[in-house]
Amino acid sequence: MQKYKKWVTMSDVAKHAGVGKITVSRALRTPEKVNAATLIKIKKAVDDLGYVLDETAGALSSKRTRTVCAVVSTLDQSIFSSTINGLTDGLSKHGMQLFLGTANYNSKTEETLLNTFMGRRPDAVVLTNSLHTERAIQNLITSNLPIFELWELPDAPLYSAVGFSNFNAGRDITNYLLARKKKKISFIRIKYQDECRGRLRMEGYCDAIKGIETPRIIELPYENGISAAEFGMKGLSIILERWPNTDAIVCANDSLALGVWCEAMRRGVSIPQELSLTGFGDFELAGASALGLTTVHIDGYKMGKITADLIHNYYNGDTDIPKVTNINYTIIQRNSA
Amino acid sequence: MQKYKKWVTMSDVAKHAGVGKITVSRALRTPEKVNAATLIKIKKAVDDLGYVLDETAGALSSKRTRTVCAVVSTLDQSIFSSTINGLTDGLSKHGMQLFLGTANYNSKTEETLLNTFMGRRPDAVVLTNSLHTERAIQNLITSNLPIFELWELPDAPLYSAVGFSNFNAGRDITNYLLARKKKKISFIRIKYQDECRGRLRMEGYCDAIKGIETPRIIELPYENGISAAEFGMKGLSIILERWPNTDAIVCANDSLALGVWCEAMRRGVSIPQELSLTGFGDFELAGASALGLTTVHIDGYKMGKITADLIHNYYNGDTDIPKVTNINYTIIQRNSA
DNA sequence: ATTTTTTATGGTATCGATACCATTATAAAT
DNA sequence: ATTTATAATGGTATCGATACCATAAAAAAT
Repeated sequence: MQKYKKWVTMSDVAKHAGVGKITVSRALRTPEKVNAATLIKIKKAVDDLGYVLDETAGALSSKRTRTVCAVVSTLDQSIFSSTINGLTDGLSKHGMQLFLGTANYNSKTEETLLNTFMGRRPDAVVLTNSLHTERAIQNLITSNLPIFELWELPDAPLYSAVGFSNFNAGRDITNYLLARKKKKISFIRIKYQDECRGRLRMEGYCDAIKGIETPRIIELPYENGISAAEFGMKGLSIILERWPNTDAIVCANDSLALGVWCEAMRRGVSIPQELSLTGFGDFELAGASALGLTTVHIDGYKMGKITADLIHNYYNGDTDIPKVTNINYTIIQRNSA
Repeated sequence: MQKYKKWVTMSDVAKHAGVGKITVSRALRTPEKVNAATLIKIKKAVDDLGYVLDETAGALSSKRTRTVCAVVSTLDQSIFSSTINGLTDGLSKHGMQLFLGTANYNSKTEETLLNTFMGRRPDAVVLTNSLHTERAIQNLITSNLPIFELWELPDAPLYSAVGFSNFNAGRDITNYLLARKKKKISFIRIKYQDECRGRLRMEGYCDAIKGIETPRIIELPYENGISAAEFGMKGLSIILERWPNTDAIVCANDSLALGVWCEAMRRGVSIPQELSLTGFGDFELAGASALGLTTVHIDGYKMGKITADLIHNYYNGDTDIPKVTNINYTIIQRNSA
């Protein structure tokens, strides 16, 4: 079967323009090294023939695929969407493209995904999962590729990390509530299989509240098919039953907080009068006027963009890529707390 | 600069296993054509050396990149996330990977994105945007690639469409309300630049209501940085002001409906007693108990999966790929209507 | 005027796999 | 016993670009 199209090649363009094909290659990759008049001839030939450079062939000879493989934890909640947008925008500015896969907070899935991705010979790997299997780590290290871990600042990054301290964020948002005279503060999170960032936020919460009150923590084990908001609703019910005098709730993410908010509405619990509520992430809904969720803003787009630029720098001779880039976070005060 | 790793090649594996390298190739691609004993030797050599097949080189000789380029309209709302999940899952089952880009409901962006994607020589193209520029269409056609358009059933698909009728869905959900004795039914949608599916749902609404009531339509022009839910809140305010006797609202998507719901809660308008509400898409939050949004369920995962399978079939000699695959939709009755 | 440097271009080998054809050994058919 | 079919394997050319080296012409330096 010969289903493929017979693409125009660089030689075709070279012939049509009356130059050598290596000059065409230069005209497209490094136009500044080609005479202006020649450039125009070649540009015309490219247009005439509708030529599109074959990155596939270029990759083989240059050993640079201009490709990045990203494994994100999930796409379902829009947590990582802005990160991906930042990445693709940043990469495409440098002529690179993104292979995307999702690991669903499962480090074993991440491992197999990374394995198949290695067959694509990416120039870099981006991970949003926090935990990796021993084998995956081993393979990543021996690959000798620049690995970028996002959404945290690990003590020992595999290569480079772009993120923020989830611990500090959890601590600070709790302190925010303490400063507003809240005392009976609960914390809700979902326990995913191989996820540790919610736990870090929780530890931050514990650290803030330490010596003031005993922690009131609800950890709900993840179940497939149940939305984060649903967990939030369930969480509030449990909290109100177990600790009726709760005056504030710290949620490990905004979707949870939304669920808490909905359930509170349904029960006629007024926010923030009777109950203060904070989220995490500042997802698109958080700012909506009727909701007005006080939350921790994370600039996902920036994280992606910075990572893309670091990758570009790495391949442009920058020898000291920072091991850690802290993009920080901001507490956004709205109506809910 | 020689930053790249010296990867193990197929020849290395062949030498180590004491066979020809073409046998190694076969062992990995079509193991059924290789003797069982030889297979074991090769598998061992692969493990010993940690070999990962270089798809980049394979692509060049076979003229099959095992790559699909997808341009989705947006990642921000999670509308397309399950579609992408279905796609990546389905593709990886067949050893293919996905290049992802977002067009933000802008057909010009889609065009440039497609142009750079063509340099990757994908085996297929997947689009969720409904409108394309004239040039993009021309380029897609001359590329001779199988093009898959998702989330609608166009009259004349470029190659193949996998989706459902937005018109019918809009009509049916309106009829659902009419059957429940609702008469004063409003419709809300966001007007994106190059989007027509919300409009199709609206036309379905008009068709259903035709001859019964005059349509009450709110079309809010999209503004950057404002969430769909925010538009929903605004929408409800406008509706209640303009048509105070409204007894039901059809939203062009669930995020809008969530906004309407929040705003109704804030105003003390009870749902469904005073106001019936329907959404579209059945996003993860819709089923949450406190919300319980009656909506139109779209099986995005299935859409992606089917598309992946069609692509696989296409390259396995299936000569009649359906021009149109209707995955249909289901109205999910919950509390809101 | 001569040497050196810079600019612009081209030729050939090569990246690492698969396609295509050829070959051998073995099993099945006559 | 001979022919034919099948299974298993290998050799060589090739995909379409870039790397590396070489060359010629023009500009700058001596």
